[in-house]
Amino acid sequence: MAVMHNQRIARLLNEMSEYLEVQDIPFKPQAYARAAGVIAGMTDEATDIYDQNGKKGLDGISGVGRGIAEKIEEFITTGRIKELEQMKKKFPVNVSELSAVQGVGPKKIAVLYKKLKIKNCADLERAVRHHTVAALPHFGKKSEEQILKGIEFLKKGKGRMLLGTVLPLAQDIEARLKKVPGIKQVIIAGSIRRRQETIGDIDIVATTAHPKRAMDAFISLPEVELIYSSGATKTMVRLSLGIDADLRVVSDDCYGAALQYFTGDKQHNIEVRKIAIKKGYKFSEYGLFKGKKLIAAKTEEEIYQKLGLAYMPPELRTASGEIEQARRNGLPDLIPYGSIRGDLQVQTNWTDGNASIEEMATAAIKAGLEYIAITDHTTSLAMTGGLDEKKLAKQAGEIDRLNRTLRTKKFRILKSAEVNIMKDGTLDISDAMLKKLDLVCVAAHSHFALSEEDQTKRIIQALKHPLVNILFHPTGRRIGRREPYALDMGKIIRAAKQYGVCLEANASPDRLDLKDTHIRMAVEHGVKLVVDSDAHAPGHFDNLDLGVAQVRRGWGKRSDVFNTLPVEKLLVVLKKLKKSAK
DNA sequence: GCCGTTTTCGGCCCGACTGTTTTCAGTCG
Repeated sequence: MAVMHNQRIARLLNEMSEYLEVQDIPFKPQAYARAAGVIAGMTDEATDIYDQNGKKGLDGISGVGRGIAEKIEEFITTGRIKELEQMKKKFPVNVSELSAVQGVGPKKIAVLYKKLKIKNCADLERAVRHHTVAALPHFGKKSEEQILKGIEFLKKGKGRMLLGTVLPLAQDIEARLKKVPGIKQVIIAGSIRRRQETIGDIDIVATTAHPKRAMDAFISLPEVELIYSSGATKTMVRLSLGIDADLRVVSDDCYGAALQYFTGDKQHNIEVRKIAIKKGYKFSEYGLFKGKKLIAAKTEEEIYQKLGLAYMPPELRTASGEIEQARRNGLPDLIPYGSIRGDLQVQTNWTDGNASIEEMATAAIKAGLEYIAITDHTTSLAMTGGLDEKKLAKQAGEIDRLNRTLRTKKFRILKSAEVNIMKDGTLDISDAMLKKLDLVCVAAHSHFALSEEDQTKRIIQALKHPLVNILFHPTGRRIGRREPYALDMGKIIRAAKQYGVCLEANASPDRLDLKDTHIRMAVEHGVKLVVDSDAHAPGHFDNLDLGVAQVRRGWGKRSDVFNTLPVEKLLVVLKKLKKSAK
């Protein structure tokens, strides 16, 4: 049987939701979408739950009842969902492609198909250019223009952008708006505040007694390319970077309520509002109300508190168990930003990095770090000029020399390597040489097409090696560029625990490997992590907090991350972990 | 289709903005 990962099941359920929505069927779409969201964020595989407890087990997942459990069972056992296929036959339209166009939603998609047989973006563009769309009910000249612009935008861009790309721009805009006279507070909310790995748009909340001044300042930003809409409290624009930005202005009294609302995510907010309703309140971006009486609005903390919930850091707001834990006061104390003391994956110009060991060390000191590990590639990775044992020994000499001069600065360079994992799980450097390193890190760089079973065996084989301390970028993904290779993460995590190996949370903006759900699984199993920048240039140390954000989204604490420790302690605990291995 | 610390039936988050309207539907977040 083909493996059905959670992401695949979630995609199918989302499709169910879309097709139900265009048919104007009430409530079911939300139910399917909610179930899809829950499953996408689960740490356990739905297939494992089904294998162990059957349909009953699936039914136990929150948001999944009898009906959806049956659909999932059908998909796991037969590879298809009959009802979805029937709906697609009856309504042969690419719903997700069309609804990606700004201003086009389920109702309009239904009309476009029924009246003009429009099935996809190409059809829609043709129809708009022939001006046959304007004549439809609830469409007009303006909608045609808007649709055309929307399609052009989709053709140009490729949807969501990396957090690491958007964050600096967003912070820059935030800083400029803060300087506008009369604006009291400005904060980036939305998926950026939650530190999601990719960003769909920039949401900004501002408080002021002069909303118009804030709006004028916003639409006059040099990056603004197009204004979708602009009202007294809300303005939406497109920026030249190829991403949209929304500004929401409220009075300073309801800062907390607005911030909570615009931080999301959507499902988290729906759950929170349901709790408000149950307690006899009404909750909106203007505050928590009992009838007309304001209960709380100024800070997020007091709003959550009035709802009987502990404060939830934005990174946790995904409706995946954080609300239950907040109610029980059982949320973890997340690893703070800026708490990484040393970077354990640093490449230099000995292989594919672009700076010397000394330059990287100097940059690390400037970034506030206490140590780095030099982890150049090894011999079998010929394209990077991988180091053989002779060169590794020579590099060790160079590191010894630098460490002597750096001693006064209380900085240490560790000897290590990103040792290549061969197809059969063996390493390309001898044990005699590995023993001379301060720590041993391994990674796979080829044979990505192996079956899940073989790939998992291969990696576990490497973890079994008695000298291996850390597995770098465990799934090999590059966001938007390369899919992760097939791997049974549950088995990898159990093996890491068994053999005393740490897993890396790679902070490189397009890797962020492990994913948040993997991190949460690792933390639950007591597997230790390290956060590395994978620096290939002096500026890359700035990315470390992106990795910390990823660990926070995986419910990780400081104690889960080994390189929050001082270097002497780190080396001790790595050894200890290895000794405890079975 | 899901869910229950007022419910196993009867609810299902809330508000802003636009365009096509003549009092509001659709979309978005």
